[in-house]
Amino acid sequence: MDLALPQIKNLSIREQSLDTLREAILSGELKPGQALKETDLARHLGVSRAPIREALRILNSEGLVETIPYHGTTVRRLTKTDIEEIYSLRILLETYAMEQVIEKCQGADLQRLRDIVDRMVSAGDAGDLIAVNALDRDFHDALIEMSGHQLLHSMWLMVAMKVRQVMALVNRRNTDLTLIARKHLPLLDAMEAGDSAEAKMILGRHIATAGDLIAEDWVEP
Amino acid sequence: MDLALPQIKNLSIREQSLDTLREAILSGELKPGQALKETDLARHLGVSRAPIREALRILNSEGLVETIPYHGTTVRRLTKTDIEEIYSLRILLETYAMEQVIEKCQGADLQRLRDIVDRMVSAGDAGDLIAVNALDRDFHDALIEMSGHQLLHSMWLMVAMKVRQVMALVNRRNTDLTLIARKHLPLLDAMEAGDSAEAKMILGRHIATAGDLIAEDWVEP
DNA sequence: TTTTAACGCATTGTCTACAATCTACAAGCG
DNA sequence: CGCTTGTAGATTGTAGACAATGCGTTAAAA
Repeated sequence: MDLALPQIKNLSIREQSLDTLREAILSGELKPGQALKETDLARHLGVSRAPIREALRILNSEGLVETIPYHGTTVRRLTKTDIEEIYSLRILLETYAMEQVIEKCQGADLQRLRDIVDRMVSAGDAGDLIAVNALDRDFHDALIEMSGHQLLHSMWLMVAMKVRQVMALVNRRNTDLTLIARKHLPLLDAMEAGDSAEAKMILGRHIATAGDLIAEDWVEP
Repeated sequence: MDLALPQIKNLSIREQSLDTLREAILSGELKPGQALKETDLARHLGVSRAPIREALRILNSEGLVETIPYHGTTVRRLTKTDIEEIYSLRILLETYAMEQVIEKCQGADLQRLRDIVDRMVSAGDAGDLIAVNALDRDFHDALIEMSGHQLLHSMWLMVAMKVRQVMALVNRRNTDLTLIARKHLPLLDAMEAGDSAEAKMILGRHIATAGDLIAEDWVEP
């Protein structure tokens, strides 16, 4: 039985609804402030309200939606302060993860990160913006994973979700394609050199500038 | 109308169930690995399964329980690694919060913390272990709140919950009453002096030693 | 005109019944 | 005897109906 059949995943309606709604929020399809009426959602997805409600409770504790009793659930609004908090926490979590990675992977296992950056640079040169963004996410996700800190990872996922949402909502005029990719090179160098302080500095500034650019002209609806 | 009547809170059954279950888990009444059968919970609380299920979904995304589809929900087990992760993240979050507080409250608004520590010392001298623990929680909670970082606060709440659970599960032979309370004094001094590095060092060691003591002889059932 | 009370509508909250799925054990077949 | 397959019981997953609550509107009274 070495047949490599694809795993059949029997996801519950709740999970499917959850994934669908979460993706819609993170992609900006569902905009902050928008009302999420259980009946409507159930009808649109062709299911009953029960699994929808459970999905909404999960989204609520993930901080993506807000529920007022007997009034309704809405996509959580994002203030300028929220943006600043998201990015400051992202810096905190990622620099910590990187510190751990540097300690553990003494110049060795960083090949995984190197591969991602290489592909990112290629994609940047080719002008493939989507690929650059995907690989950028991969890079930071790999960084967290490599720390081997599960709780840190779960916390980071929450922040990363909000980052995705913010990126989707802002009028992306980011443009500088190859620049973003190549910015990761000195970071990797510092990591391989085991220079934790320098690496933290670079990563911190890297994320902070990205956050500042977005927070700068953030307009709340 | 300056009557200070207690707010009447009409909490939904879901919220009441959630609070009850969460409290039971954090207090150690519901032990790790224990099965949480929806029907049983519903019967015991005198409600239907629907609100119970929603509460369980929330507890799941808070990381307090684990659900296997069509199999059941159990209180999440805590490994030694979990303990270490919990305390390392606690250090990360609290030292960051403290750094922010030191920057903002230049020697001024630290009175709130000072009050808590004073009362903690008194309770310690009086041998009131319960009060010391409550005030210790107050202290660290106040520290986070004073950072004014809401996202940080919500993340910290998750970690703090797990800390509570761990503390409740371990065979507390902690004893050294007054010592715990007085340990906060040099921390406050450093904060008031604006010595961020020193304060971080003290707080870090403070939490780390507490965590090590527990992780040291953690036995998994 | 202003205030207040009552009502209707929309939405969420809860309950009950039924369907889908899992585990374990027993029956059938080589 | 060993393996596969079917069946039973328990538990979770879903659906639909009903109850509770909040808000806006309307109508009545001061």
